[in-house]
Amino acid sequence: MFLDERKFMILRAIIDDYIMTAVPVGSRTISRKAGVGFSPATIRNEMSDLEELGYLAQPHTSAGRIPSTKAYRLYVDHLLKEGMVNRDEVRRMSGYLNIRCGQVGDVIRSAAQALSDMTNYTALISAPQLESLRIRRVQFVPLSEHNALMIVVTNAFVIKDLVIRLPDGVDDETLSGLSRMLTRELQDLCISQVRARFEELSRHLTENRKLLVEVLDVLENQLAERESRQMVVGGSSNLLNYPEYADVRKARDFLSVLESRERLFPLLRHAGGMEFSIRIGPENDLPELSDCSVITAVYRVGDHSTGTMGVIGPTRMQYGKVLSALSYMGRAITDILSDE
Amino acid sequence: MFLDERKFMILRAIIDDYIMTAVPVGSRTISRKAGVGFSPATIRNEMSDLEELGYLAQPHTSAGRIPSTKAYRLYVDHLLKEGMVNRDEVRRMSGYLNIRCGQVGDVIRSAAQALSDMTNYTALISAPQLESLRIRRVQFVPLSEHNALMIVVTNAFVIKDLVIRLPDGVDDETLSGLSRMLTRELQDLCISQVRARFEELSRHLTENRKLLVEVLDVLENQLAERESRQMVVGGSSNLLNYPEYADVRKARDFLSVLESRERLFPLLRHAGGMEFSIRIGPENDLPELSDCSVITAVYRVGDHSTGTMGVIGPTRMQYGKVLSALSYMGRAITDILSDE
DNA sequence: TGTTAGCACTCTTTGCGGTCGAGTGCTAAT
DNA sequence: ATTAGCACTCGACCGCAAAGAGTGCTAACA
Repeated sequence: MFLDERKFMILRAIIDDYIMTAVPVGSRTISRKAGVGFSPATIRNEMSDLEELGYLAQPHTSAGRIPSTKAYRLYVDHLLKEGMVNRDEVRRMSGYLNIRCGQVGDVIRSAAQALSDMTNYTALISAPQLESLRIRRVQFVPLSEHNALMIVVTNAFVIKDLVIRLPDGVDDETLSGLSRMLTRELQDLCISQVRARFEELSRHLTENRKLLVEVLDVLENQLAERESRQMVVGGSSNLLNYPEYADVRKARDFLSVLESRERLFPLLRHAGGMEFSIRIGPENDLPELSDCSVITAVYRVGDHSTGTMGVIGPTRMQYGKVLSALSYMGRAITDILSDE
Repeated sequence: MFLDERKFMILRAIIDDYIMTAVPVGSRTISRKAGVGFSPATIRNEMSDLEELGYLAQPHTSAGRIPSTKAYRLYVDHLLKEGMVNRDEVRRMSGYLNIRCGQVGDVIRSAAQALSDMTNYTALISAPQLESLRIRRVQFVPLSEHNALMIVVTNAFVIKDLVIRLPDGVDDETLSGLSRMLTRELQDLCISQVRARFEELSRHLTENRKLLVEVLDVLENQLAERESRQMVVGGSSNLLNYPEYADVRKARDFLSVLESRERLFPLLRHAGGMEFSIRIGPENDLPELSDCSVITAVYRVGDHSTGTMGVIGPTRMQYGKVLSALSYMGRAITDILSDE
């Protein structure tokens, strides 16, 4: 026994129906559908086969069938293969987009809001990873005797400011000299290239060694690690509209994941190479999300791919719609952040 | 009939019990309590009086009584009068505090987290209102031909950066000249005093008028209005632990309030003068919060009171504990933000 | 006069049995 | 290969009775 065309057609009809209703699907429901010319009995036989093949499950005898993880996997793989962007959907979505220009934080915040409004699921967007951005300018602004603000301007409108501690006896003049020097020397480098450049520089320079070490440390650790973990969530409460979360305990567990960056961050680790990554149910490592699906996609700023967007919904999520939304939003973010 | 000492004692016992259990309180429960030397029948008579006075309500005949809004009002007013800070509680709370120094955003984010962990309710903290801070330094950092970053350093470790548009033909030299000039002229002024100073300045200056107008606009509108509305939420999912939110629809309504800054912001408008402001149930204007209480307090940075913290919980909230937490956290934030 | 024991009453909660309906699996007919 | 027919299963729903918690009232008591 294997999955012939008719079985696949029936499976697909069941999945479509279950996605819309969240209610176990019976043979009569499928039989009534336009384009299906078989009686409930025939469908029943096929459904029985599909269950044996592991694509369907029955909550109890005498209930309809619900799709298994394996079924969703088949479904989305098929979806991805045949391309899924629906022009009409995309047009409708553009109405939600109301991103105001400004700092990166504002942009991704409104993007996440829009993405969650478009899909009615929960959206996640990480700030651009700085590793792939190029430094355009470095500037210090003195704050007090012992602190200064270091501003790093990159291409793609991304600005980071960090507080650094100053060694004794560094005056304003020194700082502005350093600003000029670092801007000149680091221009057009990525964060990852900075260390090498520093090593080289430090052969020629002897003064302000201590400060430079501090600067390097802040650049490498704070910038690359801490700040790039910036992440925003939109539409946290959207999932509570679905019957899957009628139980408050499940809702609470889900929401507490959203509150913890540590647990959320791995979700946005995007499977390299592909345009989209779809993880269904237990394919997510978090037990709280074992009946959620997470779809991620990357967005580009300039010429590198840098940030990740994700949508979290129930496993019976409207995959096609979400893929359209992500694809649209990826272009939108790129446009806004690359535009100066 | 009026509220004599014994009635008050009984009312208090009922409120204390209801706060802990969320279950309507019966006469026997109170009678059994240590320190109460009366039989259930006597308590019943008093409870009947208290109901007539509007302090208690009965969900249905033959259920216990639950406190009314009026009762909580009496309870907290009494609490506030007799001072409520509990040393032990405060000591226990300091364990939750793990605020890392850094930008204001980071500080208030971890403070909100800590506040929600301490209380098990939802915490809200607004960033310091800039109106009352004093400018220490203004600096421009060129971004591109048409944009620059304006950095405003204030006392109290608060830094704001904003993107401004440059008129044609403004070069780097002009910008650094302006940085020096503005730093000199605006030093030690509040945002609210800036306009007057600008009027005065503009009599002497003729060049760069256009840029200065832009700067003034950004300072007044963006800084004072937009940025001061920055606000963080901690422990959004905490309230789902309470039986009040066993119904998912209520939970969803509550959470959707937390997602909308527009609706949330008025909650942090603190009643002037008092150390704490407590709004019980319908005293909040939001219908979604009609069975929540909101306690707010201000924190200071430097010498002015500048930001507001708030805790949202069910009306049967542990008022004393929350007051202790807010009082502790106010001092903690002040210490961290004022410390340089 | 304030307090309390006793008792009838009310109302919710819980458990149980019965009915209904949706859906299945199997068999036999087409 | 398909389908009509039928017995069977199981959850959802309903009504009912018993249990339990709590009240209000009355009468007795210190």
